[in-house]
Amino acid sequence: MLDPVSRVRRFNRAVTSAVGALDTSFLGRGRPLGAARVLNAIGHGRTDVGDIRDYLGLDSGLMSRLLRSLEDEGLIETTAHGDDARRRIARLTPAGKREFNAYEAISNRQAKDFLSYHTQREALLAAMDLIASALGRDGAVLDEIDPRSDEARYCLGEYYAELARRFKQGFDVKLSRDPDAKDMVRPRGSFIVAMSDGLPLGCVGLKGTSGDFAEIKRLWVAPAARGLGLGRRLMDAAEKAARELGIAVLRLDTNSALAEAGQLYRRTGWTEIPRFNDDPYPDLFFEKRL
Amino acid sequence: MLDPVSRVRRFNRAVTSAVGALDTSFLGRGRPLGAARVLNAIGHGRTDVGDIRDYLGLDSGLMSRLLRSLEDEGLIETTAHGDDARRRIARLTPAGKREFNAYEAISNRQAKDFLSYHTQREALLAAMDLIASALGRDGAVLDEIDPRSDEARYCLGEYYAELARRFKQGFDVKLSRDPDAKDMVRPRGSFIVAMSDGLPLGCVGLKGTSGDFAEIKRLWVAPAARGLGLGRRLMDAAEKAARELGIAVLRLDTNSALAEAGQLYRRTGWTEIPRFNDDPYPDLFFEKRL
DNA sequence: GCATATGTCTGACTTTAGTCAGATATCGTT
DNA sequence: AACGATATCTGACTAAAGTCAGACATATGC
Repeated sequence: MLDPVSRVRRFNRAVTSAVGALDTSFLGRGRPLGAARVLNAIGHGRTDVGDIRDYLGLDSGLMSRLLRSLEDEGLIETTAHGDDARRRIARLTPAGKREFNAYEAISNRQAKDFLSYHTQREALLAAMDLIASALGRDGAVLDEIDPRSDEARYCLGEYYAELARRFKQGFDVKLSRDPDAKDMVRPRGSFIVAMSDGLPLGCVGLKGTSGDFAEIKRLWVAPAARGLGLGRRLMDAAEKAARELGIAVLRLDTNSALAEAGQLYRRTGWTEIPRFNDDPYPDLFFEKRL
Repeated sequence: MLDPVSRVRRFNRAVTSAVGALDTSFLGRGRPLGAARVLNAIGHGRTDVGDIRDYLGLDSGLMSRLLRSLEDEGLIETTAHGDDARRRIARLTPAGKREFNAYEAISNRQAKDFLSYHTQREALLAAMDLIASALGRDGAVLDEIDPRSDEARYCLGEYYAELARRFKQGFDVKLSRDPDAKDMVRPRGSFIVAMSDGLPLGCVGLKGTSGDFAEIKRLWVAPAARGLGLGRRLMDAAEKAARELGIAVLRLDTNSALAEAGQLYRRTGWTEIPRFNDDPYPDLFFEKRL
């Protein structure tokens, strides 16, 4: 009925008025929006004044005045940066912390109200993840983290769940050669996640082996983030880490049911090789010399 | 990893910055945002000044000044309303129409660019429909229309496609007793669609029969709009139309594969009756006395 | 016909946001 | 110590948005 462009514009209209409502709800605390935004940026951990200015896109004069007004209210304190006394850092006072919490409560309530109206909660959340990832398409940041951390565990859990859905015979981690976490920590290996505003969108593991090669394991991209080139970025980061660790040969195994993955490998310089392990799940094996 | 509230808030952040970008793109035509918004509201068919004021949430003084500035630019003309000379109606001049088209081109380009970045186009559009419908949950307007109109045809097409997906044996319209469009037009019957900002979100038909009852047919709610109570609103509207037409008994047939529909009927005063036709698809039959 | 309500407009005002040119202090480099 | 670069601040300004009281014309109910 509606063409794609009209559907995007219908979405824009709906969202514009919702965002407007969210903004005006912030006015209820008797502070102009600009000051409220700065206070919230500080509350969310941005302490460096220049950083806040860039994030909010403010002129330095305006920023300075907003900081002064928050200081006059007794909500923040500014001090010189330890390393560079030209830069200033801002912190919430106890009163500021209380005020920030009040803004947080408003945001949380609105989010909760929105969810509570709808019965298709999971579908709605998945749709929001998808759109937020698409809008912030350059926003995912790759971080090297411990494979035993919460973020890594979450990614691996999603990865295993997806394998279980896509393999005809299902998937049981215990039957697979689950890489030891220690093999994916420097200096033996590495584990990289893609984070977008707090949500992990993908991961990849570089697993050191006792042989003369390392393995790429657990490449996963969240459904909400597919088609954004994240898989490629993760693989590039893993290769970079491998080079840094002096690894000359990479191998990986995969399953032909994961067609996108196979395509990615072929397009990025991997060549198919014979089976090099006895894991029951993979049926395709690749190698790449760095 | 993230709790539902955090996921909604992540969405809000992503969307807020996107909306900001859309707003600033409107500034390129040398007109403040307020005036641009009024011009666009008029271009989209809102001619009544009071209506525009409510829609944009403007003070009457501010509204008046914005209208004046657009008039001075030669983009709009205002005249008194025919029925009530206190009210004013605003219309685009040819120059205003050109300017409006320029804004439309900006919006269309942005929507197109957004879509072109993403490979999961259909998933993205479905997600946008879902969220737009959820946000504008009170926004769907029920209209009585001709069952042969484009909107009605679209709804019926989606309805048949869904039956084909959900019935084990598939669905072929030709095998079903397809109601003649004439039976769903007053004074014999009625056809009602739920429209939300240009997108049809659901429909229901009231089909007059030669017997002493009328039938409810083609109750459908778009996947994007389920859980919002739209099915109930459509059924209520159909019953209201039936009462207006002096119909005392309603019947309908359905299939047990459509569980939500059966639940709705049972909850709203319908009672199960024996099969009253030989259509091959339905296996459940209901009646309601008005 | 009159009182009251309604829709729009005007004038006078305030607040918020944003801009720009210096002033000031500090840093890194030579 | 002197230099230019950098980070922030201050003052002086403008534009845009929003508020409010009252004016005016027109509609509605009695």
